[in-house]
Amino acid sequence: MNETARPRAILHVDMDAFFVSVELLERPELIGEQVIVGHPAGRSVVLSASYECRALGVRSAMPMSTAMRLAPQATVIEPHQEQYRLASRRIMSIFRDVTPAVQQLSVDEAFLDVTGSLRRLGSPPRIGQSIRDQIRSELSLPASVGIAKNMFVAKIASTRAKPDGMLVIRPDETVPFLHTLPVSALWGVGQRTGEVLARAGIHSVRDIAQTPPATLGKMLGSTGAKLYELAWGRDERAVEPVREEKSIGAEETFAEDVRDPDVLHTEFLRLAHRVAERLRRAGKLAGTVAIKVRYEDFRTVSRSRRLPQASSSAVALAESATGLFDALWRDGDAIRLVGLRAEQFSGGAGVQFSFERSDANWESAEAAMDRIRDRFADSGVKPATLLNRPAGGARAPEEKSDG
DNA sequence: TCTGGGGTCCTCCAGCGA
DNA sequence: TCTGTCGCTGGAGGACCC
Repeated sequence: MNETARPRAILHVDMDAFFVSVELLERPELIGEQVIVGHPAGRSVVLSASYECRALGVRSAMPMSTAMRLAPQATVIEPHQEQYRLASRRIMSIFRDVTPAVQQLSVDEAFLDVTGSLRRLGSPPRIGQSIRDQIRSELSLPASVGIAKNMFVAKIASTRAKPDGMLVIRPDETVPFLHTLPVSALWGVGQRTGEVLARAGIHSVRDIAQTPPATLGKMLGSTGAKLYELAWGRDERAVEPVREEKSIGAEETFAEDVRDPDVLHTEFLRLAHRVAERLRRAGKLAGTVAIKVRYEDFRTVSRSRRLPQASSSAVALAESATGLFDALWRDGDAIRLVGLRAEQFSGGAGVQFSFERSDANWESAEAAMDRIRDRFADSGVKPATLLNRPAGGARAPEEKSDG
């Protein structure tokens, strides 16, 4: 069929310094200034930085202390997640007016397959400009757009279009464009893979394209073959509007390292309640619980275990998590972070009480707490074991999601 | 410099049954 | 009956992304 031969038109839309841009709507006097969004104290990192800060070397995920050294004049703004979520919802709805084929990657970016909208809305650049104009007029926010024949190239194009720009890579321009880029531009090449490639003298996408796939495979396993395909601009993945969640987790970095196992048990219970509430809201039961423990030297270990029965009960999750943790614990350990993740989901809707499921009563009680919290946001409802226990994390108290 | 939090995907390895 | 092999599954953990 001709339909399969027609090149796809993929847009990647990425908001520019999204958190900072949203904050500037409330603080217009800071436009053009050095602005960082993040928690100013503790062990926090930069969530978003204005382009004026980026010019000084400040980057997302950089420790706040480093950022403040690079940009001591910067204004630091505490994040307001709810405002970002509201803006994000409006932006995604603008995308869905263009095409139902929208794959949201994060709060501030998405892929759009507009192949089916061309007849109705015009050429891909016209659609891209229209989206940018609409976001600008309705939300006063800047967005960058990359347009290409596939997702991978569209994503690179939007990165190169920043800030507040649009870049179109036509199919016949794809390979020459890619071959000007460093290997780090490829999806899947982070620090480790970059080091492996550099040791072999491979520094650019062109170098990868000129290396036999078998050689790349020896160095990187199956990743090698994928990188080779990407280096020639080949990426046939489809835009997937609905992607099912595969895990739900929560983690907490302590303001100071913790040496008391009782404190850590309490933290696992707190995390279990955060995760279990999200499981119940999603109508899912977890089959496996995984924990993550980061020590003072940043060494990180994870352990996981199947639950006797799939569950969305915080008590069941916490029991399993503390069991895994106790098997790891050695006197004298200093713990920097603990995390808990629920995996291996099965559907939870319509789960009935069962004598075989000993945690079902806990689930019912916890679901009742959910309903009270929904109705009375300030109720302070939480399990007795967490009452009067201060949270141990690095974040500011008002950012805590429980309690 | 000193590294958050929420995820996904992949590889390696061990255990197990055919 | 014993042993080796193969494929499957689950756990551990690394790498990566935003």
